[in-house]
Amino acid sequence: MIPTGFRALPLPLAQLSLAAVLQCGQSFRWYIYPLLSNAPTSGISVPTHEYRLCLRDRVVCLRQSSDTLFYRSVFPGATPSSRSLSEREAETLAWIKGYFQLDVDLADLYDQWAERDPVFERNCSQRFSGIRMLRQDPFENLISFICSSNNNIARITKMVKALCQHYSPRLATLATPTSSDSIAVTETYHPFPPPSVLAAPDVPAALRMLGFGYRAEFIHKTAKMLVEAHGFGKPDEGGLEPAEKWLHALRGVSTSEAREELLKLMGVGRKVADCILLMSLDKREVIPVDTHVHQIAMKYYGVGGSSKGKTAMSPKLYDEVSSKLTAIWGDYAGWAHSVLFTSDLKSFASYGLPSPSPSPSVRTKKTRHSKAAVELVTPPATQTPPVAKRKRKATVIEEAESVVITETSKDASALPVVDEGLSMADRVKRRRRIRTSSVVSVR
DNA sequence: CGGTTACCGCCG
DNA sequence: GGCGGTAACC
Repeated sequence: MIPTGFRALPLPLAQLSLAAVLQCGQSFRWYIYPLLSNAPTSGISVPTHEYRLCLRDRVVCLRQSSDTLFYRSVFPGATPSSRSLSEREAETLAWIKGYFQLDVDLADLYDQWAERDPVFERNCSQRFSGIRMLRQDPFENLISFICSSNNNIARITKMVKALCQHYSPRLATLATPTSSDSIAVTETYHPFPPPSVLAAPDVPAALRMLGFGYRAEFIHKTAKMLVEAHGFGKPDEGGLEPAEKWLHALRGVSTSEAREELLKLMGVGRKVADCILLMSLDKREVIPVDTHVHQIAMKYYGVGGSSKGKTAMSPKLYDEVSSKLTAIWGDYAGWAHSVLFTSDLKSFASYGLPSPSPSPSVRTKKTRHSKAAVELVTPPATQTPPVAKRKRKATVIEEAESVVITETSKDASALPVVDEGLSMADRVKRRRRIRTSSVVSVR
């Protein structure tokens, strides 16, 4: 049985688990709504949640059962204009296939990882299936992970959504899936703002007010650097600003070259750069090393020092941990790392999955993430609104400018020349130079 | 160069 | 006190 207005895409849970993937700290912009639990239908599984993401021109809505992904998209404006409904749903389906990278057979990868790695086989291969890497928009990914330092999933999610609400015009206002006619609960949906908007002079102060802390300046400076380096001309035919196109083009260059470019941006260190490489720039072998991954590496793989002393994460240590884990898992190491990482979060107990029996040291961290995930599934209507979030009237679907989404530009042309053979120290020096000169040139 | 320290805000 | 870090400073 297909939910009203949805289309069905056959897809086993082993290939994709929305409940896991959309809450494990890759994207922070999905809205998650619990559905009213219907009477237990005999045998067949029924979706328990609806997931929504606001793109440039539409809101994508997803539900999932044990063997099917249900999707539909909602457009602003009263009547579907030029293109037909089926044409637009075809676009949405194409976006889904790209965003979730459904051409990659995840079951195959799990088999390979289990074969290469006993730890993976024992801890993950059965219990945590369907965890795959999203292919996100690079600019959104960049800004989101600048927010991630000294932070947790729940707060990052709040910050990113507040940023969209504040800096992006509302695309649509929709009733939440569970709201009845008498009690209309609505949500406003805003796309992620483009670089030029975040490069405006008043952004740092405003973001401070929104609770971004020291990250406010990072975001502003990074957006400004990108805009000044690549132009703030308005979108091309694909709806992307020059700076966004440039970021997209990093998909076509080598991992090390792309990393060097990212490291020039303010607020982007090695870990954040690696997250972007892995999650939006197609560098699937890259393993971002944070303290949590470091713990896992020491505990399960004897890599990166002993698990007793708390060693600071030096660049040398980072490289050691990252490269050794990449060696273990191979070509798709970054994807495997995501499974390991997610499996170490106890947050999925609430989805009926059996939790592993962890050691005390790891359990501490699980508690924290568990809480984060619980907050995530709370219906937005009951959440404490961000400081600057205004309550809106319960109107339904407003109009807004409509732009065609493109997740397609993949050419690597027009990239700046990157020096090879520089040491890390040289790169840092150069970055400081660029940052300084950038500030000076601001006038 | 490799190691420290402050940083914004929120939570245990 | 400490967090899924980074920039700035010895």
